Amino acid sequence: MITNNHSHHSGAARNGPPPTTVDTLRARGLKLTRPRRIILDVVRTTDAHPTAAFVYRRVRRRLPRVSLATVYRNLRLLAAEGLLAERAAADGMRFDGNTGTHDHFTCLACGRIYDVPARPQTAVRARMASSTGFEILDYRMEFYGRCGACRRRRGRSRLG
Amino acid sequence: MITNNHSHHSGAARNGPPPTTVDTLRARGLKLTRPRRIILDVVRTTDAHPTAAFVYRRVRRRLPRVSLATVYRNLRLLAAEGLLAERAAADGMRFDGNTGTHDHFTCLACGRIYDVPARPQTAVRARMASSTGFEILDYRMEFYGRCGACRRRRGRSRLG
DNA sequence: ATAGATGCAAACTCTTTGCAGGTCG
DNA sequence: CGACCTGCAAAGAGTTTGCATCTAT
Repeated sequence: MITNNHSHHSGAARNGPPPTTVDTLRARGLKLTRPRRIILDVVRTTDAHPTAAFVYRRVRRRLPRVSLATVYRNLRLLAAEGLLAERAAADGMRFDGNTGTHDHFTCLACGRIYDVPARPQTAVRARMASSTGFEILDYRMEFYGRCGACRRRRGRSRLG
Repeated sequence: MITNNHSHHSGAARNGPPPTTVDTLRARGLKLTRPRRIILDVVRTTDAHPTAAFVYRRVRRRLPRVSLATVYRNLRLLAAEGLLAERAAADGMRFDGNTGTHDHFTCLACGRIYDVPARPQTAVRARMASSTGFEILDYRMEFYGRCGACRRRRGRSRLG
């Protein structure tokens, strides 16, 4: 479900493998340090759009001396390099190892954000662009409601 | 573009006007004080999904002694009463006087969020619900890109 | 060797809260 | 009058930054 390479429509990959994570970083003079690699790995192997605090806790299991500042710095850097996506939520920024196009479902009871497969909406996009004068670079659907787990233990949700 | 009444599908409005803002508040033992009325008015007459700080500045023009705490308290309270909508953004919470269903366009260069008319996607919604087991309470499309103004003064945007 | 990265602690921004006094109905 | 609300100041939560030290290449 999670890809290891992010070619970013590089010109031609006729020969040899597509650029790896290391290549992407090296090309900009950035190093793939131990903390950085583990942080990226944690985000990519977590499904629930983790917060920085969550990533910190998980990384510390493998690298006990890591600092929260390093986690923040790397999450921001990796997002800037396009290796992961970031997104604002009520309780802070959340990160996503899935950089492909996809929609979201946010559970209003537990706050979890789920990925759902995206449906291309080319027509919608074109109509939007021409009627507003906006340059549309990306789009997605956002669903809000209650996930299966929260529906079962109904009663103690934030919802009326 | 902005409605003054928010009836919230009340049973029957056969006779007499639909509940006003004052009614909605009174029904819960809440008062419509001067700060509260002005805060609501500012959000409703602003198009750009203002932050709390923006609302504070605007309210202070009409009520110089108002405190930021009062602005925050009221924004939260009014959102809880359904009189306005709130939404997380990278620079903090943003508020919206338009509580009806509508889509959003976020300008990645200036951070402004624009409302765009919503398109009902009943089929999409039903399919989502049945294939995931999620209870869908609301949904919208989120577009990202550059607004007209930012396209013109190109170069100093946050975008590559 | 050296540009870049890390850990630590302090600083910053946004938001919430305790409390004494003021206000709406 | 009494419940609700306000201003002020202090506290909280999440995130960023300065700096000396360390490390990947």
